[in-house]
Amino acid sequence: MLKIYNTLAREKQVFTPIVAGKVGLYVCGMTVYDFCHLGHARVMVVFDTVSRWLRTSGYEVTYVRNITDIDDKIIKRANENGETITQLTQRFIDAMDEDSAKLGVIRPTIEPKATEFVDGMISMISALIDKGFAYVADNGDVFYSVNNFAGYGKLSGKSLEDLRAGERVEVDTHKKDPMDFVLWKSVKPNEPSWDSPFGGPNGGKGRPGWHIECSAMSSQLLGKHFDIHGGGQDLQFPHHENEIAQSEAAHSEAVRVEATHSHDGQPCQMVNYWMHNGFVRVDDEKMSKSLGNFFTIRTVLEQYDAEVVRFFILRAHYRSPLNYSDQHLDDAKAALNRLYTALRGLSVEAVAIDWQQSQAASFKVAMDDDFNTPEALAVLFDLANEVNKTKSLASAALLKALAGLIGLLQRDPDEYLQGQANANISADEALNVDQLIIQRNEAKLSKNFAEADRIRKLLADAGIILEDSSLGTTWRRA
RNA sequence: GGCGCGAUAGCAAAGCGGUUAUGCCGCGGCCUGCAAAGCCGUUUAGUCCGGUUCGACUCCGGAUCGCGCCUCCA
Repeated sequence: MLKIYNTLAREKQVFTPIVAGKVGLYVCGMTVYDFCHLGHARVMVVFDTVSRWLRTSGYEVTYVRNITDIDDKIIKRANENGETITQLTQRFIDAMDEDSAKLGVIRPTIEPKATEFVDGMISMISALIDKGFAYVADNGDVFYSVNNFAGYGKLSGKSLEDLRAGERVEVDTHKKDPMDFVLWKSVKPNEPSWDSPFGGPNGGKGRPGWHIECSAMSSQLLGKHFDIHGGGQDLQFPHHENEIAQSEAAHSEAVRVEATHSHDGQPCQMVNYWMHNGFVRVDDEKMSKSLGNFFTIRTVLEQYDAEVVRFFILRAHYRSPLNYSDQHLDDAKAALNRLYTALRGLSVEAVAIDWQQSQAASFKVAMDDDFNTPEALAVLFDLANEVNKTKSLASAALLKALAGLIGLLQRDPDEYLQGQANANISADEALNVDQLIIQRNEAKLSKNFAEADRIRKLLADAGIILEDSSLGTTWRRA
């Protein structure tokens, strides 16, 4: 029985889908104006793992992860680079696909781009205006009137009073209330725009605000009411709060609710379960673009194997903070090496998992408990120990099969152990290693241990570790 | 200032009201020509102060410290 920590309820809840056997999952994806950093990697890996586990649990999952390809930063960056917006966004979408593939992330079912859903956004904004939840300001911007939505703050736990008390929002004279947020930005010089019926000084021309994108795309692709919505913790407020306000107001029966806190429409819940993953940190501070303390995925992959990075992410619970450092990555690498080492030299075949088997059952209990990957990984180490002791092919097959469910341990162990990190060994180099191993074994046979140790040292200095066993000598990268 | 989250051994990180988490590192042993890998054993815990309880790392209250959101942000 799968339990999910629901931010909306602030507790773990048994997961019950809206339609039996099916799950609609929406995750806020990237704004594509730069390379993805490790924070983005965490979102991708975490929700990849969530969707994998839901599928393993027998659900037919429709996983939507959007791409924000129109926004202030994108426009600014494209202008700086002297390229078109499409050139810029396509470049970074390609880079993102490349990075996520390396991390073992399965492509979401649908990856909608905001620019392809502007019509839906416009009709949603129109509905909000018609129902009295939004208004056109004198400059042509369209704002959402937060006072008119009684449930505002239910996700983030903030009340309008609290928000006003700590108000740091710049006063926009076009807004009726400082908390109101923009749905449609009236066109400005040198900016792309779409036609709309909202009127104003620019005849309605403009572009959508960020929040409306997700409301429009999620409702069009998954329906007005769907199962799970995920994203980083920083999106909880205001982004997700605003999505709820938009979607539930637009889809409710309430019409023309004035500035009261009671709208009497039919309840029209947008999402049943809200999931938020924790941040990646550097020196105990959030990794972010604005702080400038971020590491891009591709930078990290120059130094570490992508599977090590995935393992590093899964080693912590998805809601916990995750500190990034070389030491932690090295630690993750050593741990993953242990798992691969256990599988080395065994011909492991793909098997169907027997969920009655005790370790498989423990793995399932862990994953069913709000995707507790650290505990699930502990089960894998238990199996690795068993494989090391008994060389049981059944245990090895189970280890590989369970790990595969969370996107780990699917490569050939030797290939992983010998080719990891930046040093993709060349054929020449491999041949050289093999020759040196033969020379060393000859030296060993003639009891010339000084020569044998010299060769081992030579290779060790080149980052290659030799391991003798009854089956012969093998090597791996340090 | 408002709201929220966290504090576990040298490092990382989980569960659990009483029974070995797990990985890395350290130490002892086995194995090995010696190593490495592996196996066996083992040292380091639960920020502080109260309370509940036969019993608390686990529940409750308080303090301290750290982090996040309140502005674009995964």
